[in-house]
This record gives sequence, structure tokens and C-alpha cells, in this order.
Amino acid sequence: MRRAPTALSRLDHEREAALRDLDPLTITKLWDNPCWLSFRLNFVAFRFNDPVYRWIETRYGLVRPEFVALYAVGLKEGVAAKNIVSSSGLPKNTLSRAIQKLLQRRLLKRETDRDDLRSYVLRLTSAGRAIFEETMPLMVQQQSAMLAGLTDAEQRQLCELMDKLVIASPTWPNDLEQEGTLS
Amino acid sequence: MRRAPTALSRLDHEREAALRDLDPLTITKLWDNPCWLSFRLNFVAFRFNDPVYRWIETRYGLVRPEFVALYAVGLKEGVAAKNIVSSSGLPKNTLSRAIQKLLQRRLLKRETDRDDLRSYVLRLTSAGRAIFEETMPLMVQQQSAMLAGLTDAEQRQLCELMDKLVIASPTWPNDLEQEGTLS
DNA sequence: CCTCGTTAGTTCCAGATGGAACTTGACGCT
DNA sequence: AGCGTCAAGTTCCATCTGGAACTAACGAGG
Repeated sequence: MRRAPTALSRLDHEREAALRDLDPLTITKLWDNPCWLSFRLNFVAFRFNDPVYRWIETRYGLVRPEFVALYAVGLKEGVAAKNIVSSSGLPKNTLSRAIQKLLQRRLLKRETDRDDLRSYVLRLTSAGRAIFEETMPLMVQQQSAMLAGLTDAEQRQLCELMDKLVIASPTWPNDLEQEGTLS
Repeated sequence: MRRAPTALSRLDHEREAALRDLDPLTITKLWDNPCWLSFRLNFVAFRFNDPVYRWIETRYGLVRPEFVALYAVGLKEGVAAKNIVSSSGLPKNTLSRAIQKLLQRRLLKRETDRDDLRSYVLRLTSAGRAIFEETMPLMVQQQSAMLAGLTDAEQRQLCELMDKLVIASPTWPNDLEQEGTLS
């Protein structure tokens, strides 16, 4: 009396494959770790970031902070370096250099912000936009591949849960504190 | 006729707070970006990683790869450097150095693997274990703070969805490919 | 309309990083 | 056993990184 190939048995099969393919330590980090959240987040994020940044680097010779800057300007023309800094977590000197490089390579152009003379307004050149528009569909394709194992309903759930986390993020502590440090 | 303070209005309020506290570019990356998944993952992961690694560095003088190694051995005694490499994504020379440093500081000890003389078996010293055991509850506390905005059911959902993603990960492409590159 | 504290962006430089080559050992093949 | 290929970990060195100091501009308060 064999079981029919249900969704569950497919999952069991995939689980087996995952346990075979992943390093034993990775398995411990993911499933036998009190901090499961951050390790799963990092793991999944890495499986997206790593192929993307390797492709960008070999295809265009852009290193990570450079592509971070280009992508940010592509998403929102007219941003300033400070925005990219606070949205990426990279140090501002690293981004300063990245932007210089993109300016040199004529992938980005900038003009001084008329409302704040310390600041510059960044825009993509057409060469820069070409890279952005060639890369975006590949990134979307990678994302789709990663989500393909979830049903539509599950994808929606994940989107909503991540949304909820992000919304709550301003209330999270910025520093680990031991109990009683303030007393 | 005012609305009662329902769960929905609390969310609206939090959403408003988030939109106020986050950089406009961050908001674009999170909510007006075809690649919402990776940016939300990276964002949430960063809000965990950044406080943790800063605390570790100021408290113990351990830099990121060093703590990665220490944490890995803490989770699973007897691992080898190769396991830490493949579970962390860090290059192996960086981890080699990190492990040297931990050996020097007597936070880690190692003996040659009797089954493979190229390899070493790593263990925590009691000083190393002390750091691991002091840090773990703070990391768990940070994780709890981050999950506090979700209900228990939502936390379980998130755990299961991340599990599902991780299980499916061996089927994801390791490289971005443009259509037709192989033809 | 000066100060003084703050912010955007750049520069400096000590130290970290990571690709590539290397050393030593494992393992399959004959 | 002898050889070729591959894997674990280390070393080398050019390059990248990021804290701190710097310049220039904003803006609040007298």
C-alpha cells in the first residue's frame, strides 16, 4: 500500500536532497541553532546576492559597492550619496569612491543640489541605464527561481511577513545591551 | 465617530513611524523594487548582524570572520575549517587567519584529524566557550525583539516559510545566465 | 550676521581581504 | 607501489576597506 506522490512526499524528497547537498555544519546552523532567523535570512540572501554580484563583476567589472550605487540610482533618479549610505549600510568613504569610479566610467552623472550646495544629485547616463536594465530582469529571474518552491499563497504570506518585520524595525534595539548596564 | 484603537490602526501607526524613520531611498528599495525579496532579507538580516558584530568587536576584540569561526565551533564541536568555509561563504584564507588568531588567543584548540591528516578538528577552550555562552543569550534576545511584532502564529509561519526556502535552495541556479548563452 | 554644532562628501593610511599559487596529504587507477 | 588528480589549509601580495581627520556648507540661537 504505497502512498501517492503528494506534496508532502515531494517535500520529504527535497528535504533529503537538501540534507545531502549541504555541509553538516550548515545544517546545524539552519536547524539546530537558537538563532535560526538570522542564519536562514543570511543563507537565503547569500544565495541571491552571490550569483548576482559575481555576474555583475565578471560582466561589467563593477564591484559590489559600485553596483549598489548604480542600482540605487536606477531605482530612484536624483538621490544623493547620503541616501545610498543610509540605505545600504556601507561606509560613506567606500560609497564616495564607488561613485567616483562610476562617474569616471560615465555610468553616472551628477550636478550640485541647488537646495544644498554640499550635496550632489545623481543620475544614470544612458550607458548606466543600459546596465541597470540588462541586469534587472536577471535579478527578477533569480528571485522567481528562488520563490518557485512556494505556492502563490505562500509567496504572498512571505511578502507580508517580511513587510511586517520591516515596518516594526524602527522599534528594534540598535545595540545589544546586557541587563542592568544602564542602572 | 472615531475608530477604536484596533490592531489595524496600530499597524498604520507603526507604518507611519517606519516611513518617517527610514531614508526615502530605503523605502523605495523595500516597497518599490521588483526585487523586494532580497532587499527585505538583507535589510532584516543587517538589523540583526550589525548590532551583534559591533558588540562582539567592542566587547571581545573579535572581528567578523573570527566570531563566525568561534560561533560555528560553539554550535558544533569538532568541525574542520572546510566546514566553516562552506557554511559561511567566506574565503578559506580569511578563515585560516581567523582560526590562527583564535588559536593564538587560546579561544580555540585543534588536533589533527586522525582520519584525514590534511585536516584539523576544532574545539573551544573554556575561555572560548565562555564567550560563546555569554553572547548566545544576547543574540537570542535580539532575535526575540525582532520577532516581537509578529503573533505566535506568524512567527511559526515565518519559520516554516524560511525552512521551505532553504530546503528548496539546492535547486536554485548558482549563476545568472542570460537566455541562449549555451546555444 | 556671527558663532557653534552638525552634515555631505573627500582624503589619508593602517590594516583587512581575497585570488592565486603553494604544500602536504588523500584517493582512484593501473 | 607509482602516478595523476583533487582537497585542506597556508602564504603571498596587490587591492580594497573603513575609521578618523578634513573641507565646505547648512542652520539654529543669540
